[in-house]
Amino acid sequence: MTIYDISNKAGVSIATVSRVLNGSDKVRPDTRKRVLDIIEQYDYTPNAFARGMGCKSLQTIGLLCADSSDLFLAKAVYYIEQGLQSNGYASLLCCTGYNLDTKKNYLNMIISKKVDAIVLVGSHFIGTTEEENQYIRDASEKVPIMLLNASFNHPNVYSIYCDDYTNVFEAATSMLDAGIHDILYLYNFDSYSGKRKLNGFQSAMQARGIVDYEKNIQFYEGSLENINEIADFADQISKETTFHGVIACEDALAIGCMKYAQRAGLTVPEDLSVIGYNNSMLTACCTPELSSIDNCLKSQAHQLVQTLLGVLAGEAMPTKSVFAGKLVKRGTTKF
Amino acid sequence: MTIYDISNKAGVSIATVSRVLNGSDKVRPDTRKRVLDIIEQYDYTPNAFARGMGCKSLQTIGLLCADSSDLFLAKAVYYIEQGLQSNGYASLLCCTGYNLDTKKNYLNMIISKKVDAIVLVGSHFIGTTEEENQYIRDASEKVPIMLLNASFNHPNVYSIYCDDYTNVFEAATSMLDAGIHDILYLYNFDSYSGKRKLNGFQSAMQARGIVDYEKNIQFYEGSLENINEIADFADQISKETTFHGVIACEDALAIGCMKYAQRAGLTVPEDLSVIGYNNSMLTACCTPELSSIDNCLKSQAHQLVQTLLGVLAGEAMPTKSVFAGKLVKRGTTKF
DNA sequence: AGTTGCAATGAAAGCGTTTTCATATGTTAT
DNA sequence: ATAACATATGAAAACGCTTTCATTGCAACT
Repeated sequence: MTIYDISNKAGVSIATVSRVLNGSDKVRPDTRKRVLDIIEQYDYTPNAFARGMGCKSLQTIGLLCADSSDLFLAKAVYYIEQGLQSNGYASLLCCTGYNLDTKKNYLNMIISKKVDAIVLVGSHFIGTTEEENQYIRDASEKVPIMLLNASFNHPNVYSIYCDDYTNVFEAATSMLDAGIHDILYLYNFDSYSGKRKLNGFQSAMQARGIVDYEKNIQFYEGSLENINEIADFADQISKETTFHGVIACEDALAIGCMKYAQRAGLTVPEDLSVIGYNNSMLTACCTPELSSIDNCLKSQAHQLVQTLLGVLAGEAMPTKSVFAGKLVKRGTTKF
Repeated sequence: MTIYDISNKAGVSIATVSRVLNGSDKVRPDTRKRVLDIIEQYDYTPNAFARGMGCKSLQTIGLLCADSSDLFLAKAVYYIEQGLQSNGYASLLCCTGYNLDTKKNYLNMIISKKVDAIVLVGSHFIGTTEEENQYIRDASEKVPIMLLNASFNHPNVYSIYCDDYTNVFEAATSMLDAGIHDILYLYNFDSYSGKRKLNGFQSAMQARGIVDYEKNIQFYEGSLENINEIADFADQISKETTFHGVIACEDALAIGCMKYAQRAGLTVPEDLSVIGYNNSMLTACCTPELSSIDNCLKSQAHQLVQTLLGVLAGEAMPTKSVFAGKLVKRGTTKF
């Protein structure tokens, strides 16, 4: 069933059918109705590829996300998709995984689909891998690039992110102020924001003249899904070093540490203060509730959509939108 | 940059370029190299739409998911996408939301993109809304439909699901056996599997001759993100009825009930037994750890991919694959 | 009645591929 | 050297739309 079939049955030309399909102004109401009836009757849907060939814009945004099963990324994708949808843009969501080649392939594929822009959600390696940087630069030649939770200096690239550095810096400083000097810093990814967070921690420690903090910076490479495994990991660390505070760059890591504390008979926050990151729903799942740094994902997503719409409308938009996060204090901290 | 440009620069015809692109057997090695070099040099990517017009199959599967930010659905999508990808199929993921019209539009759109099959993940209303049933039937005329976690009788529709009815029936029976007769059943969605779960609960109660259980079946309509709100809800219920057991059709709901218990000074599982559903990572986030019904999502996803590959290969495949779930007993139950 | 102008419609080109079929080229057998 | 054949390549049609430009039909003017 093609546009020709419809035009035959309706006794009009394909141009008219096309006009009806695209809601063109200039079609007589009775003609329009006749065509629509046939379309309805035969349950005709225009071929998206053929359509794609003719149109300049398909009102589609490419959404690249490393892993949609990640709590944080999934929410980000959700917010962005909703925002775009309510502004008439469809999203083409691709989950790239963390492999660079896969990512590059998806990027090319998505560009070849004539998307009006590309949104990178959790593009973890930006700023850390020259290879990835190059992909971004190449892609930005063809289409505007929006980065969520990362920053990159390049024409046609717009960054929306949270000041992770300051967030962690302040959280660590608060902990230090509370007299807790042996802080375990737990992270799980060498991403752009991951680096910023880590730097925040290091700066805070240095600012207080603490020198031997490096041994307390630990990398967890397992899955965030398995809280007990994280607890095991924390347990192992505790055998080599002591800590009375934890700052984790993901809520799940923080909760894993709480689980370790519980197993070890430690009380939170009396014996161990814990701060997570992302302020996700997990904060409410544990007891006491987890203090966590809120990076205002929702606002970021909203800003991203607004910026994107502006860019597409040809307006000059800020190339960087930086949000200040904040520590949401709950039961796992006593300061 | 089109295939013509490449063919010119390489001094060959577009047919040859096309053959190179598609890894055809019959191209002389030196010609192939020459073309590939030009392609590399100009960073050419074939236009996906044009390609779509020529090909019969694009090795693409449409993946429809109501809400990718839902923990359960996100994982389902992830597993399926990985499975398909490793078998050479790309996924076109669309998040439809829970609105029927949006869903129908996406369905049509996705079909017009010549997908080889459609996978519906969390198609909540199947079997509950005649309108949705009709979409499925219509779509199945054009392309095979795979359902995850739902069942539907129709040619060209393949269902993979878990026996939710029995799962809940047995969980409730265990609880009754343990002497807990006042069980609160908490659910949040009138989906296919939601109905089956509910039926399981009702049957279990009836089987034991308990008559006044209907008042203990409660519908929570808020977001699963907000544990404290769920706790408030449970608190409110507790003022109108008493319960010493909870069976929830989502882990988050169960954890909300635990939070309520904690607030009310009740001990879990001594004063209140709690069973969740999905056996998600949330089960490890609370104390004690949550007993939960595992609906073996991963196996379901795997089976779905295998069935799909079979169907696409023209083999006869089972139209229904039913998995038996199981109650994973942890700290919130003492039986 | 003749002219003008506009609204509705149609004819046809173009979009960038894939694919079929014909042709040129090279290789082997006679 | 020639015939026969396989192999590599090219020309052109096809895919199903959108869009431009030309044309038709009709109403409102003069």
